[in-house]
Formats: sequence, structure tokens, C-alpha cells
Amino acid sequence: MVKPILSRELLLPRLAAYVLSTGLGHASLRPLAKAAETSDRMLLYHFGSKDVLIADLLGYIAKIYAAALDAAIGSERPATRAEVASRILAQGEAPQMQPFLALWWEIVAGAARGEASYRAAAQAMTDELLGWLEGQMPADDPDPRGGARYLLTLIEGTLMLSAIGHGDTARDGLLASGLHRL
Amino acid sequence: MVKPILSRELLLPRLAAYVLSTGLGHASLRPLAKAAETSDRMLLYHFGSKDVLIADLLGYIAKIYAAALDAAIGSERPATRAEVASRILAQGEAPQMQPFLALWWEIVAGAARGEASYRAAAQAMTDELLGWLEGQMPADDPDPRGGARYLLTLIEGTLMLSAIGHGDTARDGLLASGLHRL
DNA sequence: AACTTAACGTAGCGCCCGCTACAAGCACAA
DNA sequence: TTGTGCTTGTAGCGGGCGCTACGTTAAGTT
Repeated sequence: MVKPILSRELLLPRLAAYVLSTGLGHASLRPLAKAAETSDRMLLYHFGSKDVLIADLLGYIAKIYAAALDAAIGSERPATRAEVASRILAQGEAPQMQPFLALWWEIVAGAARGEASYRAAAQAMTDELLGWLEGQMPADDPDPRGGARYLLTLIEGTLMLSAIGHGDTARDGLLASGLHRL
Repeated sequence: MVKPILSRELLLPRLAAYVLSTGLGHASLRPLAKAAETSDRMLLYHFGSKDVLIADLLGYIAKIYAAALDAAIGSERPATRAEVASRILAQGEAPQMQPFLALWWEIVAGAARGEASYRAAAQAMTDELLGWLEGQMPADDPDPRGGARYLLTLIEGTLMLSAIGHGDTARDGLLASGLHRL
């Protein structure tokens, strides 16, 4: 007998791939089921309701994201804050990260509207990124904790401006920030 | 005879009020019509299609936003960059701006997915904010243009982190940014 | 007075939504 | 062998969706 927990873990990667490629907005049960090679009936059987499915899926995607970040950690530590920022922004421009970024803004929008599972996913992914940043801070940084939070704020602002076609604005802002002098 | 352009301009404020309070995600024709005290039939009559209605509505809301920013301009110019940032962040925390912010992240998400009308609205609102920032920069600022872009990036990052419940993280980042020393 | 046209109401189309009722298939324990 | 309960397929429910067909009213125009 196949245990339900197994089926869920079989379904989640397929659901995640579908949602990452098409977005959360149009993710309804029948298309999701088709992408996972099952039926809407079965999705509800395994997850209970669509809300639970989405919540579980967001948690799963947050875990994928954490793994992607881990895999992207360079072996040697950057020497400056500017190098930390430039590394993670380069990571943010990588093609394989684009589906995550598109999904990210949907999650942020849901969190801003107060939906609990979106907020949980957003916080999990932000905590992950913040931890990664702290670990990447230069060894001689006078304030790694504050510096990581400063860089996180700058990086999220840059990613947002890039998402709406204001990437040049953010780049000019970073150049004017004096970051390369820190 | 009442001209259609008049009716549209009568409908848009009501539609905007509804969308600002409930979000774009669940804005379908019948609820929108009810909020505007008309029928779905009439909304389509005046706008042609839902897509056009949403596009026009986003343009209208961008104009409201511009007016709200204009109204918020203080008479005397700030003396430091930190003061500029603190003013606009205080503005972002004002209760009357919360509906705009919640809607803002939905617009960003739509723009990130490549939807043209969302992107246009996002750029219009960002251009407005950027212009406002440039006008607010201290008179003795060595680089008002770059500084405004830097502040915009920091501000958007801060607003995003606040939206997902990471407001403290952003505040710590700003404190560590050395902004108060600039 | 006859005609035109913008403005609006009523009713309903076909489609997709989340979800459910019901029964059948299956592995297992008694 | 007979339950017993997990898994799955078929079919469909009530309802909301964007949109349309069609008729009516009322204000101009000629």
C-alpha cells in the first residue's frame, strides 16, 4: 500500500514546477492536477482543500529556494560589502532564478494582503536570504548583523525596481550609494 | 444627453475606492458594478472589456497617487538625506496610504509577470515617487539625482520588508546604513 | 412627426471554479 | 473468506466568471 505521505511528496515537485512556470494567480485545481498527472479529486484527497495545498506548496517552494541558495554559496568569502551585494544580485539575474522572482512578488502581494500562508512563506524565504547574507559578510566587517540587514534592504529594493523595468534606476542608486567605498 | 466620457469619470472613483479596499485579485465585474452602483453590463458598455477597465483604473489610481504625493510635499526642504527618507517612510506608514501599499504589491506582481498595464501603472507611480524624491533632496546634496535613486531603492526595500512583517529588519538595516551620517 | 442614437435593463450563454457523493479496486487482518 | 479501510475514477453540484443578444427608454436631429 502506498502511504499518503509518499504521494504528497511525489505531487509537490510537480505542482511546484507548474506554479513556478505559470504563477500562483491562475493556479486552479484542474490545471494543477493535469500538471501533476492526477485529478482535482485526488489533489483534494491528499491535501484536504485548495488552501492547504497552496500553503503546503509555498512551504515546499521555500525549501527549494533555501536549497538553491545553499548551492549558490561560493567557497571563499567576499572581501567587501559591495562584493556581497554584487554576488547576490548576480544570483538574482541568473535565468534559473527568474521563476522564483516572479513568484516572489505574488507571495509578497499575498502577504501584504494579510494571507497567513503567504506571509509565512515570505518570512521563511527572507529569513533564509538574511542568514545567507550574514554568513557572507566580510570577515573584517565592523557590523555584520546590521550590514546584512542593510544589504538585504538594498537588494530587495533593487530586485523590485528591476521587476517593474526600473533596473537602471536601481543600478544608478547603487552606484551613488557609496557602497563600493564601504 | 450624458456623454460616455462623463460616465466613465463618474465610475472610476467608485471603482478605485472598491479596488483600493479589497484588492485587484478578486475584482470581478459583478462586484465592481455593485460597488459603482451600476451593472456589469454597463461597465462593459463604458469600458469595452474588463482588461480595458482594469488598465484605465490603474491609470486613474496612479493619478490619485500622484495627487496624494503632491499634497504631502512639505513646504520646507529637508536638510539631510536621512530626513528625506524618514519623511517618505513616515508618509508610507500613514493610514491613508495603506490601501495604496497593499495594491502596490499586486501591481508589482502583475508587472513582474509581464502584464503591460500593470507595468505601466508601476512605472508611472515609481516615476512620480522618484521625481518627488529628487525635488526633496537637500539643497547642498553633492549628487541629488543619484541620491534620490539610492533613497528610492532603500525605501522600496524597506516598504517590502515591512509588508511581509520584516519591518524591524529593514529598520535595523537603515540604522546600520550610515544614512544618518550622509 | 419621424428618425437616429446613446444609455440602460433583463436574461442568459458557455465555461471554469472548489468541492462532493458514490461506488469500485485494492491490500491487508481476522 | 469476509470484512475493513485506504486509494482512486466518474459524474456532477451550485455558483461565479466574462461577455452578449435583444429590447426599451429618452434625448436630440431633421
